[in-house]
Amino acid sequence: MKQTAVTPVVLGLLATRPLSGYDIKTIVDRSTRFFWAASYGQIYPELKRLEQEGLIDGADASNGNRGRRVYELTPAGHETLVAWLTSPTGPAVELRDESLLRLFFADALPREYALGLLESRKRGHEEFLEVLHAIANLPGGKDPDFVDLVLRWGIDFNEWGARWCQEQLERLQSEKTTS
Amino acid sequence: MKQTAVTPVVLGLLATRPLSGYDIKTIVDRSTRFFWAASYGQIYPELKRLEQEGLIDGADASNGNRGRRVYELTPAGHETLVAWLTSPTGPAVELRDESLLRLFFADALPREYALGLLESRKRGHEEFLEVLHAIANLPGGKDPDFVDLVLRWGIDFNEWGARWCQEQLERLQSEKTTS
DNA sequence: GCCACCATGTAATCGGTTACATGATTAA
DNA sequence: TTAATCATGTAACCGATTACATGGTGGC
Repeated sequence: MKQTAVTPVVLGLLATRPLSGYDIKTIVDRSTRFFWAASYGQIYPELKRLEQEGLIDGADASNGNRGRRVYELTPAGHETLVAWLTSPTGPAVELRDESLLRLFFADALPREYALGLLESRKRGHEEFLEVLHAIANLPGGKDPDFVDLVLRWGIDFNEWGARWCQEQLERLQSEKTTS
Repeated sequence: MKQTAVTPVVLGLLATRPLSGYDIKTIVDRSTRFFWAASYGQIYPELKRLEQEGLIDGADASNGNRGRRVYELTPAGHETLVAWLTSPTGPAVELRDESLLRLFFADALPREYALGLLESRKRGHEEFLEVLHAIANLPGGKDPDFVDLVLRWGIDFNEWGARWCQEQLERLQSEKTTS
């Protein structure tokens, strides 16, 4: 069976309740987007493909003249999801971190500016933290345990990241004055 | 001036010493690849482009019949690098984390398996840690401060990540027994 | 003589994002 | 009536990876 990047997202989201393509996009933009994005250009073709393969089942849910098609997971789809969830995993974390790349080359800069890069990385973490806190404080029922876990991860990671930057900033500054 | 994903890598690496395309690929695979990869298909065309723009300067360094061309940074190239380093930065960290995506959907699994995902994430961090420690213990002179800083980040991040998984594992297990 | 490594380069492919087209419904 | 949101869909574009082609050099 063919797997693209959105396959698990679609199957995973449909595991809890039936959704339309639009719904999926909306939910992704409010949740997984931070570590796994998805665009309409992937979602709609994928829904058709998965339906053809019998992993999801579409039903018309039009509202008057506005078309709407909601999909739900078939037993085969649920199996595929579980198989993916428990399949051997590749490298855990894959990141593409421009701020880290800048730091990596920061020796080319006067010390002051280089330390400035560390400071702005710290700020980046803090800003991200605000966004995540806003999401965490959103009204609505309590999230399932593991959805909540991932949000926690985001918050904890950014708190750790900001702290780390601060510590390194202090270390690099004290080293300079000591030498 | 046109910027691609490898532009800063090429300029940044050439800032310290002249290198060939092959050298750049080798260094990237041993360093930035963890957060910023680059392939030959990007590097060689980019070297030509940057030379045409006058940001780098190529010189023949053939060894007998084996061709080899090394590039060095021009003053204009150095300026461009510094400009990039100090330009306003977008979102700090961008990650694509499959293991996090699995966790996000782990509520679809029996508790035991879901916790297994957390454990394997922990293992992923530990394995990554070993790789990074091996790199840190490589012979060779001390790295420049900020190159060292980024390596430290990798180590600290994975240590934090493994610890976090362990803590959450304990929390989720105790919650289960308490309820 | 063979294998590992040095070294350059490109064509084909693939996957994803962007941008657009289209139109209905609802609340201000 | 107008703006925001709901809703589906695709074509064009872009950028990166993969895979291949080609060949020299050095050590065993």
